[in-house]
Amino acid sequence: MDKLKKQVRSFEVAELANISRSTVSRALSGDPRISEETRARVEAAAAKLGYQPNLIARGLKNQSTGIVGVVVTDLDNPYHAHALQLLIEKLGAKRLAPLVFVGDTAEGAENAIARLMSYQVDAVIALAAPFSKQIVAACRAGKKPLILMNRYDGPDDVSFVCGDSHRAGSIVADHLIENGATSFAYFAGDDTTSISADREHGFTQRLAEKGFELTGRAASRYDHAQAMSVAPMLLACGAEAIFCANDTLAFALLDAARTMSPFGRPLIVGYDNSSLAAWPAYALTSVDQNLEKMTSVTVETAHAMVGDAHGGVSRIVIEPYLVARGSTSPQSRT
Amino acid sequence: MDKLKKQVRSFEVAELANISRSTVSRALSGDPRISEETRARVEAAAAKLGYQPNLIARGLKNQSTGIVGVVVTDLDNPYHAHALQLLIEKLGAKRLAPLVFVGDTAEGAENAIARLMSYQVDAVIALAAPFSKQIVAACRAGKKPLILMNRYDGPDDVSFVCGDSHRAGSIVADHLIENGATSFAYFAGDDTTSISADREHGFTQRLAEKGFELTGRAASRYDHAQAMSVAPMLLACGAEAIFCANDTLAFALLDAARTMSPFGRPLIVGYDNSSLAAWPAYALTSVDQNLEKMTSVTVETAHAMVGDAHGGVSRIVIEPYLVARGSTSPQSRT
DNA sequence: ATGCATTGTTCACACGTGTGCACAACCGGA
DNA sequence: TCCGGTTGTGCACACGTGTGAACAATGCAT
Repeated sequence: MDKLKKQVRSFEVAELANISRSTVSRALSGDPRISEETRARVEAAAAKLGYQPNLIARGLKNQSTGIVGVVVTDLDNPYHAHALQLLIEKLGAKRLAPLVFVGDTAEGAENAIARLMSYQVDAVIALAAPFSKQIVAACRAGKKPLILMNRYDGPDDVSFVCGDSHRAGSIVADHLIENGATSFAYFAGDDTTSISADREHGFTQRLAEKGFELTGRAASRYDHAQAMSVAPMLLACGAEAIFCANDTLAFALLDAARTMSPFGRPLIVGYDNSSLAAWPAYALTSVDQNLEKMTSVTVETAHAMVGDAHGGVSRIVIEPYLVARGSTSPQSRT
Repeated sequence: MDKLKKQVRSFEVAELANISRSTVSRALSGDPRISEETRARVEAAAAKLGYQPNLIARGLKNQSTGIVGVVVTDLDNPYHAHALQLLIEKLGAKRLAPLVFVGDTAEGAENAIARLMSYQVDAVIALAAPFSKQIVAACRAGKKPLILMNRYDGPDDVSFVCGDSHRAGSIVADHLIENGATSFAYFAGDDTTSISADREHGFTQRLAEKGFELTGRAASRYDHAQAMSVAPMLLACGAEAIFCANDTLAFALLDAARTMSPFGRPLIVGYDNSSLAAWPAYALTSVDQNLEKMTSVTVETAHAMVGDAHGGVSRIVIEPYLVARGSTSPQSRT
């Protein structure tokens, strides 16, 4: 090792510019009391030494670290992975740093929050996390602002950003009716979250308005293998159109349908519009939750909450939209 | 807000236990000089108040934050997403916290590292990142230990953990020959990393040893749509077996082959063994890089490097293995 | 020349923690 | 009683930064 000298500190910048350390701090933070001439000198010195302020020390002093905790689940679901990527990028643009933990189990989630607290994060974003009860409780105990993304289970005073699942269900119903379906089924997931229930409720309610009702229903874990084993039972009900709680379920259903009867299958709609949905092999009509916008809004909300003593609670609903593809084109039916 | 009291500090624990703050610190850190009796009293007080040490302050004092920077690319690739998830879990088990940034572009990567430096991370893990040159340079400048995962472009003194791509290529060649193929092609990606080149080199070298050579070759971005548009050209070469640099390419190739000639196609092998490969619709034979082990080793290496003044350089190669499925079963050929 | 406002800079403290050193308490041996 | 050794605890400093208050310098009016 050439030099084991530590990172440059603001003291050294001050030394080089023949000036006190506090002036360096003020010059770089844009304090108007600093003359333009010294500011230039300070900036030159800082650039020359490659000075980067120690954000840990700053965080300790300012009681604000610029770190945002992100609790995420099941990154094997491409939808979650994509959401995380967008979150990270947008947080970065706001000069916030994401400390990421996985909260797959109840105690895992609790443990994750505890770690985040220790690191004095400025806010917590929980991404489609189950165990939101634990997370809400822990954040409340630690007085940290919390934003649930794609979940709104908590009590009235927790903020969330999520899609309008109820409306999405109704949009799907309209689309299927428009394309000629007259009998319908729903393929549910195994979660008991409110947004999942809303999808189904919005779907059936709209169907009822048009004079239809569900002729079939099945549930499965969000897992290709299990979904495929459940699918035949659902297909057997003979419904002309099936709405799935999730793209994963929809892909399994398509695969199963292809195997059972290669030349005719019901109209199928998924949820999440993952990139596979666009593959010609599936061409799956799917609900897009507008993750782009959802993550933007989430980050902006988090950013706004950092300063506020999290007095404000914001509960925002994002409009989803349908992306129609071959899986619901009328001619694909029997 | 009921109380806007901040987090509990060690001072309050000391107060409650009628003891000095330093004793609290020592008791909790397991210093042998503390009597068993006071230790119990301190622990009781800490538990009662729910005291969690402020890791930011500790980090400032100890010059070691317990934060590990993770630079990642393209989370839309399920392979990367899965790797990230494993990394996060295994870092957590070692009580390290991952600060995650996305480094898709050159200046993005550089920027990410700069942020990591500011946060005084103890080490940096770069996950299959392009622009490793920038990352290596930045980490060297900041004197931070760096581990490249699945990349070994850098100079001799940077540590890495990666799969034995050369050997994987040779395993694939053997497998295809065993299953009766006599003519071969390679479907390359658009990256110029050494591991990518190794896959192809290991493949062709083994073929040459057995008296065969490549009859076709194509390259595409790692993207389903583009890969599908390139695929017909590659299939036209008539090779009986095709090795793809990536599962994404392999799926596109399978889709294209299905469309062109539904009842006969070459043997196809992918790389990464992503979860889709197991889906019956694809049943893709693929090389598994043993991500489980790769991430474990990476985290252990990072953990070991934290204390050391990163004098040690460790360069570790993980053995890959082949998962054979229907896409290379002999009867699937024409 | 002295008082006062303005402007630019420095001093000193605080954030919450870990730890070297000094120190108190106690005990046993002379 | 005095001394040396052992054991447990407290004082005070350091980590690197931001910032209120004090202070030097200058200009202006009296």
